[in-house]
Amino acid sequence: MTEDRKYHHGNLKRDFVDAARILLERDGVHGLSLRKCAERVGVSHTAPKNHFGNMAGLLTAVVTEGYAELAQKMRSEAEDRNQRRAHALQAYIAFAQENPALYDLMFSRDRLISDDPNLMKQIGTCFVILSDCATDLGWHGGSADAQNGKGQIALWSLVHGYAQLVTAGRFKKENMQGWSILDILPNGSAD
Amino acid sequence: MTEDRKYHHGNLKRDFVDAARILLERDGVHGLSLRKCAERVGVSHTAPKNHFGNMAGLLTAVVTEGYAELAQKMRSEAEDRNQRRAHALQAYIAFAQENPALYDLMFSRDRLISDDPNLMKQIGTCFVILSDCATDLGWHGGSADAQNGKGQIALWSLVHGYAQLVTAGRFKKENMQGWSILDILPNGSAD
DNA sequence: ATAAGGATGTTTACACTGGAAAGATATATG
DNA sequence: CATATATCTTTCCAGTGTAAACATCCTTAT
Repeated sequence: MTEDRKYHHGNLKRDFVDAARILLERDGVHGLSLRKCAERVGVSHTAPKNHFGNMAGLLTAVVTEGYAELAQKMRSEAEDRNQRRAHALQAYIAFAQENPALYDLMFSRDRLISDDPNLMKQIGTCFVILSDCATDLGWHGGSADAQNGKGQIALWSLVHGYAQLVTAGRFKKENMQGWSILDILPNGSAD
Repeated sequence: MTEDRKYHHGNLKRDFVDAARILLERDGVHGLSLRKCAERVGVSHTAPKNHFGNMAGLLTAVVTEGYAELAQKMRSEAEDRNQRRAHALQAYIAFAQENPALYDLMFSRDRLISDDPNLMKQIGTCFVILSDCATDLGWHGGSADAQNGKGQIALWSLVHGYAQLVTAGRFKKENMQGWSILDILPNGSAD
């Protein structure tokens, strides 16, 4: 133990999540490591075990905060735009573009603890917001299913697919100028 | 070198891709390793270097074959269904459900050589097929853009998002009975 | 036919990884 | 103040991808 840092860090859990998130965007999911995070926080590489259990626990914590942040941004954007909830979709895409590696990790199947209660809760929150958007857009999927109907499923599919394909660079940039996701919604209800 | 196996394997490239694909679905992208593949093929763990360069090269080869197979399945499904090209979408979803780990890898951003010419060619093939579907469905995105228009972008986004969310188990199974992706397309043109 | 050279695999070595186990230190609780 | 618990370190291990040097086979030109 060099320097004069204290034996007990005090804020390790918080700082570790922050470090992981920064390194995640810098090096990608595959380039991220516990040891790099630990070095950045200034702590031994086994310290996170007490707080997260293992790597999957850390990534789950990072992703859970990601969903919470996504929900918050969707909500505040919708409020700013005079209660037109569909504008939350623009915030959704912006979040994915600003945090591409994190966004990918949020939909990973083999790196997270997918049944973690906090994670499931935050995912559910996002789904509710998107369902509200579907309602505003009149997406009932033919038969007006109340919850988890075809309209909600179709909308989340479209938004998620667009987010991932755009951040992956699958569409030519010259074709993406001057319009947002609201302009490609099949029923054409933009502004 | 035990056994009577020959020094030169003869089919290493082919067998390595097959082994990688099997282990990919068994252990996930994160659980896959060159050494496991090599052991399964019966060869030293550095042998693939001659054929693929590195891990990213192997994964790129696997994924490239994945896109080729996806295109082939979409085409033959559309032909079987009396030239209704939109049925290719069902084949697309089926492919993702049968190869969930591979499908995820096909859209990974930090594990592939994303500018590999063969890979880009196969991706382009799939995009063309999907564009044909968009045409059949009348998805022109408002203004009838010729290529890479909003209709094509919207359709691939919806199909990809649906494929990934379904294979990730994000929708409740009891809400997914008795219908296919053709039934959630916003303009409702199924059969 | 045969020698030369390229293609294909192996051996060895190394830096890096996540995790387990045991010990050290600080904080909380009686 | 004493004891227990939470937090962090040290040490160790199996597993990973990759580079370099070497071994073996195949092809091809003479």
